[in-house]
Amino acid sequence: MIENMIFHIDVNSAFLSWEAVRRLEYGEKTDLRDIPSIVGGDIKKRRGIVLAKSISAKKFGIKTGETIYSALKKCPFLTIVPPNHDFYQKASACFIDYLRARLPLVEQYSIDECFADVTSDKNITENPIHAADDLRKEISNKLGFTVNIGISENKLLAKMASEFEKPDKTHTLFKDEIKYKMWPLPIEELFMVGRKTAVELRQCGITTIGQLANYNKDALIRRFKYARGTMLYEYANGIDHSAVISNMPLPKSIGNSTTIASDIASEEDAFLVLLSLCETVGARLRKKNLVGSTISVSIKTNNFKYYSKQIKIPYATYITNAIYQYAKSIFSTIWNGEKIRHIGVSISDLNEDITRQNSFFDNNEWEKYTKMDNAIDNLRDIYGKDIIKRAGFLETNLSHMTGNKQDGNETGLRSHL
DNA sequence: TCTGGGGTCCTAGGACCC
DNA sequence: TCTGGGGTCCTAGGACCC
Repeated sequence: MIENMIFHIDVNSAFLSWEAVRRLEYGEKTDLRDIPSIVGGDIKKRRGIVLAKSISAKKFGIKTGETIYSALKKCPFLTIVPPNHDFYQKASACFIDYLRARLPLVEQYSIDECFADVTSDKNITENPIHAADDLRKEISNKLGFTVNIGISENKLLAKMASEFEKPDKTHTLFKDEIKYKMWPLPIEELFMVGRKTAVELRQCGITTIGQLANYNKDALIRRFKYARGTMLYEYANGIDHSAVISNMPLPKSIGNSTTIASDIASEEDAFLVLLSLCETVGARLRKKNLVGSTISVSIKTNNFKYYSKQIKIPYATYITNAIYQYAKSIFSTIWNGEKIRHIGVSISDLNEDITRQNSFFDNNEWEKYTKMDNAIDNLRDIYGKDIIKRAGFLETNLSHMTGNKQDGNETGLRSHL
């Protein structure tokens, strides 16, 4: 007797599919999904990695996350299109809304994945495969892209199921199917087994999920510590008690980071980048009406060494300038002069009570900064991000806001946007 | 022309208190 | 007199996800 029924719905090659739909609507003849193609960053700006790939690109052995340089070696005539994150956000919202209108309880897991608890819907539970197939067809017809749906009794197994053959497929992975559908898979395929863990498991002689499931649990805990060891053992055995939650809890942190097109070697240059990152972090906080009280700065050097530091500030804020002042002082304490490739700013200890920041600031100061930031946000919402810049940016060619966003030129995902 | 940007969670070790 | 032990909080770094 199955107590719960969970669907995991995963957009096939999301960024690439969405990009393909957008281009077809613009009248482009070629469907990116029909040719070897990828969505990838700009090599000249040192962001040259594969973000999404078509099925035929996958057949050349191209993997998400690998460098474009390496992808081109595998397929020299690969079509590469730049990412368009603002548009993906809209396509994602459209996808999630569509699911929420049709399924009883939907949890967004990432930009292109949802869990749905369909236990309460008799029409679905009586014939889940049929219901999932119908849902897939609907999405494909109405929104123009395909999804995989995994069906099981918990989130982990539903997610593992949706990873089976792609694209445009429904798969089940119920408890009694684990032995022959999941256990023969290589250990890397298990959710939460990344590169490092896979190497360690193989050192223990564990190469398949089934071997992990039948390994001594205490030995796993000794090797991987309690939380991780337990999780690995349970996941390999298909155990997961986490619930599908509909309303997104508050985010734990909001950040912005960027890889600079060429290495930074002076504090002056670093401060400009920091300011642009703080602009984005502040604007994102204000947009969500959140304040935060722990600020952290991270640096990646040109040798890929990482440094980070965080401080708790005596009040919570969403004011760009306040975040920036702390970020500068953190930066100065961690930077030892090595050439910098990447800088990040992030704020945590988030809170919805925006009056809290009042207690520290002089009332007039707080009001002044808040009014200024809000005015800037409004101008940027109406006229675009470049309408106003802080003075420091006027004589540089640095982007004054990063955020990995592009403005304008987005169109509908069919008629649904 | 090698290696993004957005997050979450966990751990070890230090500071500090009683 | 010869360094206990429990508890909490903080933080840097590392692992993982998409």
